[in-house]
Amino acid sequence: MKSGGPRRVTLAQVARLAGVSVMTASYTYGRPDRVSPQARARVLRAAAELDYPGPDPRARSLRRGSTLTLGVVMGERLSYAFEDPGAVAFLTGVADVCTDHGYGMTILPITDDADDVSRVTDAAVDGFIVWTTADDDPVLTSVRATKRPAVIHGGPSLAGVQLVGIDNRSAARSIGTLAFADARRPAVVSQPLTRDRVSRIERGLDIAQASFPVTRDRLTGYREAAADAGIPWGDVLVAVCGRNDVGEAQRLTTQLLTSPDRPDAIAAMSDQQALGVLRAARAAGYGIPDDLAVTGWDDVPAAAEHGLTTIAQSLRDQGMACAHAALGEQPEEFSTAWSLIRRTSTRR
Amino acid sequence: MKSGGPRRVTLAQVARLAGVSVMTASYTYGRPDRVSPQARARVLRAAAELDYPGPDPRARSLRRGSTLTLGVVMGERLSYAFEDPGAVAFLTGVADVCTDHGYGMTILPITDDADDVSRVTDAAVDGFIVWTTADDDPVLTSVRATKRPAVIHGGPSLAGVQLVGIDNRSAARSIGTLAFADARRPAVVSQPLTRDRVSRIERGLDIAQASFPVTRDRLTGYREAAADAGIPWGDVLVAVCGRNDVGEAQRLTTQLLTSPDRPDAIAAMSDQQALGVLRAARAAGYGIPDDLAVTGWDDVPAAAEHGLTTIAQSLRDQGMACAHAALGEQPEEFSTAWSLIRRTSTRR
DNA sequence: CTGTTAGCGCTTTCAT
DNA sequence: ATGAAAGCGCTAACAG
Repeated sequence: MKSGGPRRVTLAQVARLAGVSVMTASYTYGRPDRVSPQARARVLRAAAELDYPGPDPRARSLRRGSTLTLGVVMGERLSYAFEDPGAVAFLTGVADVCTDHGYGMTILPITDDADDVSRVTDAAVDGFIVWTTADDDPVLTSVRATKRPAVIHGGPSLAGVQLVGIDNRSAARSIGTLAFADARRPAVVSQPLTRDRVSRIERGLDIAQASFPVTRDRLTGYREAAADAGIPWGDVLVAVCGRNDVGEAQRLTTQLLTSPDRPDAIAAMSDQQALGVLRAARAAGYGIPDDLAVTGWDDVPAAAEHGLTTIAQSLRDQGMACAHAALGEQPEEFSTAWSLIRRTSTRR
Repeated sequence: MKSGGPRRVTLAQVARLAGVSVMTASYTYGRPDRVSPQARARVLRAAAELDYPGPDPRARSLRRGSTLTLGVVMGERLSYAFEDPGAVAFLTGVADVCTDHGYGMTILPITDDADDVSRVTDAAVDGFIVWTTADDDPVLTSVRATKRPAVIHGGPSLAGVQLVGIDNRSAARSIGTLAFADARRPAVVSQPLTRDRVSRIERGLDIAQASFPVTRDRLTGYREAAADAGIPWGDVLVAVCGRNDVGEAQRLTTQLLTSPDRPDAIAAMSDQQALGVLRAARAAGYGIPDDLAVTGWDDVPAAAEHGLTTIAQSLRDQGMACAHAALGEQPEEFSTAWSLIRRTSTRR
């Protein structure tokens, strides 16, 4: 970005032409009430004559000590984030609060390369909101190093940084119990375990290797639910998806359903994934829930349409809570609520 | 946003503690190659000791004259924008280019109240990208007043501001011809006409009253297509939706289909709307395309699934083109291409 | 209501 | 390789 063409017109020049002090000119823009109508008019006329573009926001933010902008750190390629209805709901919540406070919202895309650190450090924002990421994400360090207010959504939790999210383990155990009720061969369709996002199918997965805390907690909850149903974790098939979308889940589910010991219950980690599971099941001629019980997560509108048993949490509210926190407002005990929505895709 | 706690640590303090000049400290961060390893080490040690958060991006951007951020102006409540797959595709394109150039992307939500102007003026961004809006949107004036590079997507076209988009009139005429083929009572499901976004159903709509140029151009194209088919515009029912989504289109279509002279062909303005039309038609027991021909716009993935005849345009590419332009790169003759995708929802 | 002074924290010269 | 000076453009703080 080059500084376009002729030299920038400054407030000082406007003031000179208007025959007033710089402060009067400044007040004309920043605190119009502090200026007489005549002075104001002269300043505005001079500004028009000079084609003054208004006070430079960079200078302003330096002087004021605030940028009036919040930064949202999104891992993964942004394309994915926007395709994820959960992420979109979250962003909507953030945006609404920003709008109400006269703040802008800067999206900081993280690409897993070296300049992620500088991308965060250099961002002219007053505070950060970090969308769920992995324990070992270097961005977390950068964010904390800025000393600016920060909130993490989902996880990981980091000393000195506020965390907004639900108790994923409890919620997973709770919905897992429904998913695995009367099942012999339960399976899980999981979100990515690690930042490399490789997809694979595995039995008796080592949960500790998952570096996304949200995923880890949900797996743990599912394991507990399986145990409650008398099924050892070693017997549970886990299909790990590299992306959180319909297609990937459908693909892996198709594989699951054609394997010798095809599952009769699948707990997914998002409604998107669950929809993929349902598609695969339908294509394979499975009856829901008799042949296959399915559960989702998030309760997006499509979940109701498909009778999907799921966990309801308001990502939008969580986005709002994050924004409030990043704005330095003490949230009056923000409760991160979730609830179990029982529909027709499970046996109970 | 308050300046948190104790006084901010500055580069000068770091330099003093390290026993070097401010410039050496500055170089350590900005141009490490210009500094000896020893000096660098001492600066870094001092910085660590002082818990220096790194150079202040606000001061940096003032001095450098660039913020390394692009602003995207989105009309409507952001919630709507994110729910619109077209807008999301567009944003993805913008984001990808920003990322590649080490730029951030600031979303500037416009709410139609008085501070929209200041929201734009105050935005610390190097350039603006304006998502389709109405002729009379005051934001356009603000954007141009900043003198910073700007691009408008869709419309309106504004002297001195680059425009990226397709020829909506030609495209509409082209797909309208398919939609209205062999039809007796063609109708249009339209996007909003004006910024107040009222929805209504009207026959022989006065196209000139539409202040969204994109909508206006498409209506004009549909009128031409109707005329080509020998149907006067005065006979064409137009259902104007307040929002560009499935539900609204479904609701209005249901009304259309229960009216005495229910249409036998509907040209919509987005695939979202067309999906709503299809739902309403299905609910009313209409056969597609025999009882009702339907066309969409955008060619989102769902369009293919539903056999929807539609206009394909890459909103993502258009987002990329806008970003390039806003970054001041001369786009080597960006061609805004569209094509007609003929599927099974039309009679021809 | 208006003006003066004093920087915000950094980096671009241009020396050395 | 390092440093001194000079501001980027604006506004808080305090007079008048």
